[in-house]
Amino acid sequence: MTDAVVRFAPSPTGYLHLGSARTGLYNYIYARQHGGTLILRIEDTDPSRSTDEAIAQILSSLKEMGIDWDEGPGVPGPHGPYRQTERADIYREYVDRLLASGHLYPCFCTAEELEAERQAAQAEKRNWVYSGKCRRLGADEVERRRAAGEPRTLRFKVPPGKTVFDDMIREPVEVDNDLIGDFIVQRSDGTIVYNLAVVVDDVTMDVTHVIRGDDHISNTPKQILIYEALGAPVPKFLHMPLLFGTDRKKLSKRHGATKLEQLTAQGLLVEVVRSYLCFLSTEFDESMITWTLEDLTRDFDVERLSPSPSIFDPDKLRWMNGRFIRQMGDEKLGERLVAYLTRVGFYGDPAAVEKAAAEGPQALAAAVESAETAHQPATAPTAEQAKLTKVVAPLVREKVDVLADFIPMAGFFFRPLAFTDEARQRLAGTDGAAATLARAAAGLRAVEPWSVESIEALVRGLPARLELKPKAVFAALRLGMSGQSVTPGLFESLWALGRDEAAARLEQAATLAG
RNA sequence: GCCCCCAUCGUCUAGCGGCCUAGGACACCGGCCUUUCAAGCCGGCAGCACGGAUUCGAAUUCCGUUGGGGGCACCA
Repeated sequence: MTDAVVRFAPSPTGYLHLGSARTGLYNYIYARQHGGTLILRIEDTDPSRSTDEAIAQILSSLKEMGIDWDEGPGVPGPHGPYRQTERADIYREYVDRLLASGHLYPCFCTAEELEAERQAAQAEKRNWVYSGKCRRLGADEVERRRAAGEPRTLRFKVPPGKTVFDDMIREPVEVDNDLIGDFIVQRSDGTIVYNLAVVVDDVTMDVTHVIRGDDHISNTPKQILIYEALGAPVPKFLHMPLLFGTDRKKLSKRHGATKLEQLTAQGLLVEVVRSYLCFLSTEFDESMITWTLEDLTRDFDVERLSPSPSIFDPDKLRWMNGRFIRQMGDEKLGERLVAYLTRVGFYGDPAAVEKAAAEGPQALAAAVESAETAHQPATAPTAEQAKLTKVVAPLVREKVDVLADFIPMAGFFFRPLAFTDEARQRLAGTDGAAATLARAAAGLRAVEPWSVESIEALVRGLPARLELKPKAVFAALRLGMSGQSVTPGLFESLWALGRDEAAARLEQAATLAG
């Protein structure tokens, strides 16, 4: 099959929600896998809730994930335009067609009347469907009320019977048409209602496969009825499970992150988020963590998605990210760290960002987000900072899950030595700290060559010489070098600091300990 | 209230009538390794929502129930 046409149709009422991102991804994968076409359509029929800024944001999120489209904003094609607000003429034409074929009828019921009907149904604990009152209006009465200028909507005549449709990952769904009730397709102000707009769009865009969230399942019968009224072929449907938080509620801000940018601000890598989103609701093994977009389009089968809800598990994402980082090359990791640290403002004020990061990646991401919405430019690293980051990168690879973990772990490389009260106490409580620090500093000043190996030899010889336990020596040096008790490897860290800096720090700490 | 979807460890899942005293992964717990913290390796805890039915045999099929979710708009 080479003629699959799929579409991704976000509504630009805000940023791209992770759930939508996933829908976009699956559409992309499906299109690429089947040599088909991906159309990006903007569902902005509600202009009051849609903004150009939101559109721009959504496009940029998609691009960040590597998703591109064959037709849509910025990519003209035979099925344009791609914003619903620009398609009013097309809708009008189809409304006329349906009107002419007798599938639509005018309804003069007011919102108040309908509300009253609804209330009555509610009171009797009946399911409410529109009574079809106006469907039975005589032609002359319709003409009279129309001439009198009464506002009217257009309703779709739902035929009797059942509507059945298949789903690529679910059991077939069957709905009794009586339960649907004649629904409005055109508002009294002449604008078109969603269900009609989608179908007209999908029909005119030759869409063959509709991949969307399962919250659309209950709309589907209505839409199928419209396809049938239009005499258009019904596409295949795939309703994917919704993305939930750990409390089994739709993923929302309470769960921490709802958009890609928040995740990346925490130091998650886009490609890992992408894999996670894909493999959630499927079985995967570790080797798939590093799958590229190309791998996904070749080997990922959208149809093996499980239909049950997907719960977003931040722990698993972190773990995947850690695995990914561990297999990255030095250079790659260094580059990603530089880019990330730049974004979070680390190079402008390391100490401040370190402080923010101390509360965890989420808090840091929140700070980053507010800085970004305020359009504060990030400070680029100096050549020295960039170089240092790349030198330190390999030292932290085994110890970080997300890039943000770099900051509390290795921030000390980038600013003057500082001690918290706790660190001071710890240093004071370490046996022979002053002697260890002084001795090590002197040793470092003289050791040749300046290499990890010779530093290791020097340090390892210290416990015997000072008649101290190895643990005490290591603890004193670690603390003296960084002010922290958790750091990357000691020898490597001393080496990365450089001879003068390392020795100077230990000397400074020695006076403190003494 | 009505309609629809979903249902295996806390979470993501394997399983598609016998290979299941239900397998893997995250998380959690313990051990090993070790200069800290991790990583890595090894081990452990933990599940077929419930009740009927079909069958020689059911996690797997059918029917109920329960639970969770979604929808019932002149929202998308």
